[in-house]
Amino acid sequence: MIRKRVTLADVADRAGLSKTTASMVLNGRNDVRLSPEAFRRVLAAAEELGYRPNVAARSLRTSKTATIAFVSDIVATTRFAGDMIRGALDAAREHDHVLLIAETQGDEAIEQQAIEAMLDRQVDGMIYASMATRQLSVPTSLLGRPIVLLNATSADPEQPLPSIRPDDGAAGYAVAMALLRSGHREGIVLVGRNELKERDPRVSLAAGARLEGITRALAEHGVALAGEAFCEEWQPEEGYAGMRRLLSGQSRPRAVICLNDRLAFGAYQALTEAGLHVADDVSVVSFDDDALASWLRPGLSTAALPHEQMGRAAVELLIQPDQTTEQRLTPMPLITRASIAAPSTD
Amino acid sequence: MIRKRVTLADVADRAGLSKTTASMVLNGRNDVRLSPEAFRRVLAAAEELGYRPNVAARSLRTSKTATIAFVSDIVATTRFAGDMIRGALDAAREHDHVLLIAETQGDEAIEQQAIEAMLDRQVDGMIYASMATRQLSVPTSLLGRPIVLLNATSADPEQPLPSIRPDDGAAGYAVAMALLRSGHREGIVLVGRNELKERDPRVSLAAGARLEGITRALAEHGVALAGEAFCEEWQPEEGYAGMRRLLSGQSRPRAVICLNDRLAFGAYQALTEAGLHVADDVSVVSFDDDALASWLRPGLSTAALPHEQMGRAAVELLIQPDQTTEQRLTPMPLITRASIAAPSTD
DNA sequence: CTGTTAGCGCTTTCAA
DNA sequence: TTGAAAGCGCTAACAG
Repeated sequence: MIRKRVTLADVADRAGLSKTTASMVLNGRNDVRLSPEAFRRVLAAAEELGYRPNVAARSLRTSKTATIAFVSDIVATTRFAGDMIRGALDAAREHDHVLLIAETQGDEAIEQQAIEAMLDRQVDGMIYASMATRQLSVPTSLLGRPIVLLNATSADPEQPLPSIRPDDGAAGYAVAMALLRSGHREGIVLVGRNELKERDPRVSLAAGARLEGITRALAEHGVALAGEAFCEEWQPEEGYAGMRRLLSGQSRPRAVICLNDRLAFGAYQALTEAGLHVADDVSVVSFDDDALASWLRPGLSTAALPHEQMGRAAVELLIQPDQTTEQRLTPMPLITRASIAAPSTD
Repeated sequence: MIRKRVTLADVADRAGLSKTTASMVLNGRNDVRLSPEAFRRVLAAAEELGYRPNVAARSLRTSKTATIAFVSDIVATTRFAGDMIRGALDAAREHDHVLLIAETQGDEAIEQQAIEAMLDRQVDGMIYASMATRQLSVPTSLLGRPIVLLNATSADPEQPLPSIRPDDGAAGYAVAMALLRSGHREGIVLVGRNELKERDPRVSLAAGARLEGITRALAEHGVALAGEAFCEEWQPEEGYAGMRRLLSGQSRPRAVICLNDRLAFGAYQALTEAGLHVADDVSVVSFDDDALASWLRPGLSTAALPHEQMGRAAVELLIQPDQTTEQRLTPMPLITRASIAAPSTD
């Protein structure tokens, strides 16, 4: 049977003091001076009874719930969502907060319902997360409240909102540099061009930034791409098809930059099928650090999406006392595995 | 600026009625009869003012929060966790509930902290989820409260708790039958034997059940396994190594059952490297329906973990009025792709 | 059919 | 240094 919950009044009784005193001791208020004796007695009583404050009751007075809403468009599809949530969860725990989660599935009605459910529960603030790095408009019902955009930025220039996203531009540069440093100059091809993703910030902020970083690095070294494959979706099948197209050209590619790991997975399949060995014959480098990257043979070098850190940062930005409109770019570390080698001399 | 929240008192004022009446109308109480006029006026007032009840205040009276705790050991690592959460989220939304999430990382101190944080917030019940299907002991602080075990069962026979897990036994049978039905009799090998997983229910309930289903199907058809590979972890690398060992035997395997998709991924790599074609030369079948399964070429036939359904069922079991101790097994549908073919006649 | 009143558990004036 | 009392927003007895 569940014993009735111990209340502050119980603790006060046991300590032979008033609720006021008990409350002050337990909240460690240092603006009033309590006698050491009172302090001791309250603490002892709370300990013995196993007192835990009722957050609902407290929040009724303070309108603070130590609860944060995490609203995202899609949680399931990828492992990345989990990483963001995990980071947020860790940070929340460290600050004695708790996460209320909702998923909108990109449906406005569901989103509205979810937001209301969260607001009804008096959350202290909201993390609004997107699975694809992109610009978005936050529902007006959220404006004026503490909010942090995660893996997204605000589409409204009038209304800058604090945001956290990966530094895809720097990652693009680093990825291209990794090939250049290994001596690649000729036969560098790109898999995953996609004008829609590159041009429409509401679809993706990653594609354009990655491409920009890559082209900047190549340009600085006077190197031109030897080929490009368009991919409508960044999925393995498209990477496979794209790579096959590039392999059917007159001169064989020597290095492949894939715009994400799933494309790279497809590219590996096409290369293997063509009898080519990754690294020995063709270097491959990519973005995301999907779990896949470490499973491929040889392991795929890739710029890692720092999703866990981003989730953590979102909570920290939200909790901190002074509001900012910081637009934070989180670095994407290049994970070096065996897929890059110096160009073969055949 | 955030306008002050509209309260029930505001609505009552506007409607020219008492809080009681307003409350009754808004909660659709049919035990008392309200005048249609009062009904109309309250509803109109609430609508105009955009009234939303304060859940904290309500729960102080009713000790119901319409909030469910979802506590799991690990959320991030796999996509599956996301699927369970998504299912739970969907069901919760449909029932106007909301999910409070915590992750224990298998650490008892963190777990205790998480549980307290949830109880402090007066959650109506708890879903206690495990990433690996296994037996576990729930912390005593949770006993006597509404709880559903997700992807797990209670290790304590004295204390049966409602639980939901996949029907791995039936899946094992179905997977083996898929090969048998395609005409395979000779050269069927198994990748992923693991005594620890098979024997210790606190490590895994899946391994033993899958194996049992497989051997039952084979025995019924008088077929014996032609080989087995032990794998300490069910990861691609181990699948690769295990498959290589089996390929080095005197007679070539004709069909491979992998105990999960990651092992199958490794097995594909080993087969390809050996110059064998999946399906044409060697059939492969597996368990989980990881995203990988559809990305492989040819697509991998596999018994799908119904994680989304399980998450959904957990919420429904928890919310329903009458407590049960149902031990629910959720079917694992066999997803048929191109990795199975009739044995080659070479 | 509707209103008055009390009280859920807590924090916070204000007074002693 | 401590306590009494009010009140956060809501629901539920109990009257009327």
